[in-house]
Amino acid sequence: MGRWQPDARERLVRAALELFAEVGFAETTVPAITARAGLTTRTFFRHFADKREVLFAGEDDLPVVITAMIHDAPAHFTPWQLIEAGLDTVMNTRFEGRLAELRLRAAVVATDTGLQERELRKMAVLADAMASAFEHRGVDPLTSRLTAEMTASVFRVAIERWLQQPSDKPLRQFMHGTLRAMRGVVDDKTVSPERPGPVYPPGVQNSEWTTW
Amino acid sequence: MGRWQPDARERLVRAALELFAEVGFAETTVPAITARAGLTTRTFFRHFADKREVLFAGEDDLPVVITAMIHDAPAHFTPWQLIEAGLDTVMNTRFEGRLAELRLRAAVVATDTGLQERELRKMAVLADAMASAFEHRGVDPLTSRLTAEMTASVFRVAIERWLQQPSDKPLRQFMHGTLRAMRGVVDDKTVSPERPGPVYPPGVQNSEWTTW
DNA sequence: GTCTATATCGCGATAGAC
DNA sequence: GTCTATCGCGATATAGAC
Repeated sequence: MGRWQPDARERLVRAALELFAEVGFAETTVPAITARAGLTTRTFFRHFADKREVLFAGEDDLPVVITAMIHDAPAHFTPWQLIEAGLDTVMNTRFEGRLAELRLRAAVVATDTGLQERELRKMAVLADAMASAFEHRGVDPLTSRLTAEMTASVFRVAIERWLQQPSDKPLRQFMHGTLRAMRGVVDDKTVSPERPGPVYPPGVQNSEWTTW
Repeated sequence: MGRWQPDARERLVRAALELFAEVGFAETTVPAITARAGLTTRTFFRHFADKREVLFAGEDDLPVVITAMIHDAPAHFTPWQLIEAGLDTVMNTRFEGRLAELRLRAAVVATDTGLQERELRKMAVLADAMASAFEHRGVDPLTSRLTAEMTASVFRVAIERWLQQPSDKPLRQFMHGTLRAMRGVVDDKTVSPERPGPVYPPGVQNSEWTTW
């Protein structure tokens, strides 16, 4: 035991979350957070690069974890097969069961564009990690990148729908539905059964129907 | 002519871009920008919400333009057909020919995470607009959202590759290649010709090969 | 820990356009 | 006159330097 409580970081996180919920993110000042945690302003910035980071303190290991997963997957998997197979595991081990907590967090993030931007960067970092991991498997750069981007999209959309649902169905269901729908988008017979014409109507590129 | 030069905003943009190029984005202070433009600091913030916005002043109409395009497309188009047909037009009218300018801008954005985050939000806003536009056409919300996200990904990746190429091939080629590759990801016979097993190996969901 | 720069914003005054 | 853009001053908070 030292002169200081050893759990400064946790106290800061807790104090910050409380204040964000009570008065809002923008209205919460860093001095207010540290006051509640019994620390100085300087200490806050020693633990977090900026005010937003308190909300992004955990989960920062997802890129590493997913990189390892991609690395360890059987060599014969195509990137997309790998994603379809692996997403479940990530969901189950990292998100399932945290519905209430994550709903609260999402509500805070929704109130501030700065937080939304940070959230977007988090996903972008994750996508970058996945793309690199695919490349290390010998997948060509373009396919690597696109698979990573699409995975990030599925991830984001599925979690969003999971959090927004009125009930509390498991994340797994949203993930599967989202994956299926994404396949459908490109197939696009799944989407529009009454599809009438050719896949790429000739002449349409010449902006016959565009507005500018 | 009034007491003030009427082109305050343009002068601010020009001064800011010059300084970003000369000393870097982070090192450029708002007072320095306004000094060069012959205005006060306060005036800067009346025109731009924050220092980053100077780099995002144009192109803010893309969401509106693309929304109109989706709205006006022939009713029988599926979302994905619509995207494949429409992307060309957007590229040709808004990006083609601006290679040097956009390369410079990308170089600045690459130096600062704040700018990168802003760029991500720009794409997110665009994706939101596209998703809404699809819904207005009667497309179900999930398909709308996923098509929008995938389009944003194609957009982002194609432009990135266009800017990074050593030569100056037209954006169109990168766009087509990227679209084709994205179809290939989900098909995934395009990606891995030597694909050996079933699309979804049984039992694999039980994390036999994952690392956590 | 302390000190400080600088981003950001609120408020009131002002100058000219219509 | 009313409206709009700018100015000038000042306050606060974030964030970084020392």
